[in-house]
Parts: sequence; C-alpha cells; structure tokens
Amino acid sequence: MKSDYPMRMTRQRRVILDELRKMHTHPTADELYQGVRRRIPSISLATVYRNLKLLASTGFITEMQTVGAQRRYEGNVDNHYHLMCVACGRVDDATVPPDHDLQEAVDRTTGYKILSHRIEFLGVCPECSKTSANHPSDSGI
Amino acid sequence: MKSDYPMRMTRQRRVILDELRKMHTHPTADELYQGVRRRIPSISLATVYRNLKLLASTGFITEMQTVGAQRRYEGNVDNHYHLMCVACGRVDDATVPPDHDLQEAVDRTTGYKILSHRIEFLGVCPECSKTSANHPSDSGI
DNA sequence: TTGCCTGCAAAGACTTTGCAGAGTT
DNA sequence: AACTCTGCAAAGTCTTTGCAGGCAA
Repeated sequence: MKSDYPMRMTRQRRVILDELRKMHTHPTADELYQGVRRRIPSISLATVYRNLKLLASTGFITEMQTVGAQRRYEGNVDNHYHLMCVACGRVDDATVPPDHDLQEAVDRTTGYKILSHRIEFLGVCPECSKTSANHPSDSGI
Repeated sequence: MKSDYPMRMTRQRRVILDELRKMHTHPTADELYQGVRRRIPSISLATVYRNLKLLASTGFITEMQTVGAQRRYEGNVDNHYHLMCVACGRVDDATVPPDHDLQEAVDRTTGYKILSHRIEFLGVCPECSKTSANHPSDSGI
C-alpha cells in the first residue's frame, strides 16, 4: 500500500492537504471535498479519495477507521485519542496523553506483538449537553 | 433505531444468535452468513443483516465498528477491549480489564459527558509472528 | 519529454429496503 | 387471526478503478 514513486505536489494535492490541516473536524472524504471545491470547483470526488489514500499511506495525514462505515481523515498525525459525540457525530481530539504502559502490559500478556493502539471515548459533547436532548439515539458500543 | 414491537424468536434469528455466540472470531455479516447457511441453506444475507442489526439494537450482541469499512459482530456483550492483527485481520478479545479511571479522567477534563470508551490494540498475532512475515502491510493509525 | 495525475463515468463492496408470501404468537 | 419476519431483488451509500488527456518535474 506504500508507493515507491515520487509524489508530485499537484494543486489538487496541495489544496486537499491544506484544507484538511485547517479543518479540525476530522472530516469525511465528502466533507473535505465540499471544502476543497470552493477553491477548485472542477475537482472530482475521486481525486479527493485518491489523494487521501496516498497522503495517508505516506504519513502526511491520518486515516481514522471508526464509527459507522464512513471513514474520517485528519491532518494531525501525532498519536492521540478521540472523543466522539453520540448525539451529533462530531469528533474531537482527546487531551490525555497516550498510555504506553497500557500498551506494554497488553503486549506482555497477550501473545500479540502490539504496535499501537487507539482509544475512542463516546459521549455527549458540550454543545449537545446544552441543547436539551439528552437522548443519544444510536451509537456503536 | 430501537424497536417497540415484540421480537419473535424465529428459527433464523435463533440460529444467527447461536452461531455468533459459538464463533469467537468477531465475524463480519458475510462470514456469519456462511456459517448460518450450513444450518439453514435457504437463508438470505439480507435476513442476516436485518437480524444482526435488530439483535444489536436490543443488546443481545455487539456491533463493532472498526478496521476498514466492514462491520464485525460479537456475541460477547461485556465491556472489553480488542486486539487486531494488522497482518491477517483477525480480532481477539483483550484480557486487560476496562479502565474506568481513564474514562473518568477524560470526563472531568474535556467537557464531554463520557458514556463509554473502546480500545483497539493493533499488532501482530501469535500465528503471524511465527509465520515469517514481519511485514505488516497496511493498518489504520 | 516522461509518466504520474486528473476528471469522468462505470464498477465494486457492503448494507439497506420494498414487496408479497410465510410463520410465530 | 394479527402482525412480524423472510427471501428475493433492487436500490443505496461509500469507495475504487479504467481510460484518455493534462501537467509537474
């Protein structure tokens, strides 16, 4: 999945990367596409998908694989955890630092050679807590 | 997404639930379908999907939403973490207990009202560690 | 100039849904 | 008998891919 050929910095690529880094909303491919289109109206969704995949495989961005079927992307490649609102679906970065001890403990006790781990905290975001509805409808576990 | 009408225990439903509980492999809908078909050859994949969704919404099973776009299901509804092999894709349950303190810490410091959390440890399973290839090709984060 | 990149459209993978008949309670 | 459930097929959603021309290096 990693490529050997040199990656050209086309306008589409640059704008996609730039927009993603500006957004802190962990957008889906389509959400990012909407943003990029404001700067390059003729860009196609396929190009966005292709570039997200390439940028992720080369480590420029991170491809999240969580909640629901739709993938989300983020420009922040540092290791960190995520907060997800079960009411509105938004995703934020968690502020707690990565727990290396936990990872090591699992590595020692499971037979798996653990390379990394990810944590998602599911809850209700500040906005949604305010807004009446304390009735989170559907979440994953 | 939760239904109000009574859930009938049809043969299809019973077998789907039974097979899922017997499998400890966290199967996808299609994998489970293959297993169920051995007992009910005429069952349709749509029925499997419908029942998995219903069973998950009523708390009989757990719908995992992780790795790649394809959903996985499990009969174990207790709160626990997962181990995923980046080489072969298999998923196991982790043995470490849920960390309530971590969850509370995030709850106190983020503004989110945290309801639950999930952790996935990514690594190489015992099988794949043995089998030459220490070249995990693609993973998430 | 080379050959990676792009837009377009079509194909793919996975999941959901409409319908009419079947089965559970 | 009442009403949910099923199988089938079609539709839907998200993502990938083939192709011919375009553009970065």
